[in-house]
Amino acid sequence: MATIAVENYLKHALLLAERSPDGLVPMGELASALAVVPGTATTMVKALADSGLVVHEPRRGLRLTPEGRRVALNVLRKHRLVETFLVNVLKMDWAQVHAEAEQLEHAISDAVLDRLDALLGHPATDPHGDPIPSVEGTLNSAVYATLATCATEAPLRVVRVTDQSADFLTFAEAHGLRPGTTARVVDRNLPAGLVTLRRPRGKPFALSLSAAGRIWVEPADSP
Amino acid sequence: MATIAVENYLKHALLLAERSPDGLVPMGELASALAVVPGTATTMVKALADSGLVVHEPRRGLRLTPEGRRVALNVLRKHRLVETFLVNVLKMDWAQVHAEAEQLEHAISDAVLDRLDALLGHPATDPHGDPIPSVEGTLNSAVYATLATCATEAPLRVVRVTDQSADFLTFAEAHGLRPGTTARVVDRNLPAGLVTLRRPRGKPFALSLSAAGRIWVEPADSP
DNA sequence: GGATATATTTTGACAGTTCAAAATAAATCC
DNA sequence: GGATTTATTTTGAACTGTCAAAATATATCC
Ligand SMILES: [Mn+2]
Ligand SMILES: [Mn+2]
Ligand SMILES: [Mn+2]
Ligand SMILES: [Mn+2]
Repeated sequence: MATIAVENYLKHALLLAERSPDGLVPMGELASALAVVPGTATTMVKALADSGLVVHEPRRGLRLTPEGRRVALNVLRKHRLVETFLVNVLKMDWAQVHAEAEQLEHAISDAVLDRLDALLGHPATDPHGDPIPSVEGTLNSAVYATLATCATEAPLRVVRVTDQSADFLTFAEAHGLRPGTTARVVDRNLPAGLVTLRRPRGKPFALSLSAAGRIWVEPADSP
Repeated sequence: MATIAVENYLKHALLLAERSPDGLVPMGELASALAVVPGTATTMVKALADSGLVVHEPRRGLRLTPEGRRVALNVLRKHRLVETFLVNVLKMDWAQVHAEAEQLEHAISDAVLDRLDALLGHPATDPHGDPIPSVEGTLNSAVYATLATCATEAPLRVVRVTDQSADFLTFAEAHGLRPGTTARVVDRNLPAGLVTLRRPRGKPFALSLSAAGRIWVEPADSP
């Protein structure tokens, strides 16, 4: 069985690989995602390569093998279903559940996973809008516009918040920016780096372009 | 924070200490409960003693300190609440949940534990009838009669099954011997080492004295 | 009470995961 | 295109948790 460390390396490698067109993950990015020094990542990646879970291309980065990807998707599925359980059933704060799931993802068996999935009604996304990998190992990688890039004035629906930090999630929640909620961009001032939003029946408020870029949206029908 | 290994050592030390009048746990018992060789247990107990979690009495055994007992009770509480959740909410087989809880007990935070406890309605015992330690750190250590020792003919209620092995639990369940169910001892043949039971509207069946000793019962009012 | 059996401890080793710091390769910049 | 910056790898060490096997202490049995 994969150890907790191995599962963490593979899961983070998958998340980084998804955001890179060729699937090559630079060693430094993996190291900082895992909060280890670069030398540690090199050592571990060589061990993972020996186990056939990744391919190491020295000085260039690493790639998941199909087996490594399979393990990583299973861990990610556990992570996101656990988050969904903690929010939907235990009514925990969506800002806290990431840290909880970081541990629980390694302790849940596939049997428990299946039951949780059924209890939750086979959800497609977690509380942050992150897609939940299917049992068969497919991962919805649809890309949306963000509050930093979308059209202004038109009504929008939040679909995903791509920042797991508790501070950012608490800020987003305080302004009603959860997946499913609606809003409009009333102004975007590039020189100032500011986006101004308005929620239905709410006061306008501003956030930075960089923060806006972490909130994914789609056009909403109702205003 | 205590590591997974430390939590396992402390939890098993607590369980063994509860079954010994003076609270002294022999090294060999701890080692075999944890499935490690005796030398490993000695090494680890010395490390635990350095951390102030146990007192090591060389060649005699070990004792939990108040702090060690506090940690152990918290782990045991997690274990038993998780088992209760898996059976009551996820509808898992009571024979499987021990193995699951063995992992989950180390991954659940106190925050999740509290929510789980509330969701389950603050249960006093787990699916096997094992008492759940309270948040304040008290553990009900009531001792009952067993099917090997109780009065014959009188109606009984099963209160606890003190064997976590899947085989035994599956056997017990197949004969309707779960906490809350009722039965009568119709015969006890000491030379043969057999106890014969009868459940309401069921056929009589036999089990060994040693197996009977693992099923705790109390007098039931209704027959 | 001395021989023998049993329980415990000690010693030396190993696997896995990590860091600090030095070495090296690759990329970037005049 | 040679110097400098940046990313990666290597080296040496530490820590945790484990085992095998030898050493030692304690208990038990004539
Ligand atoms: Mn994790
Ligand atoms: Mn999430
Ligand atoms: Mn455990
Ligand atoms: Mn139990």
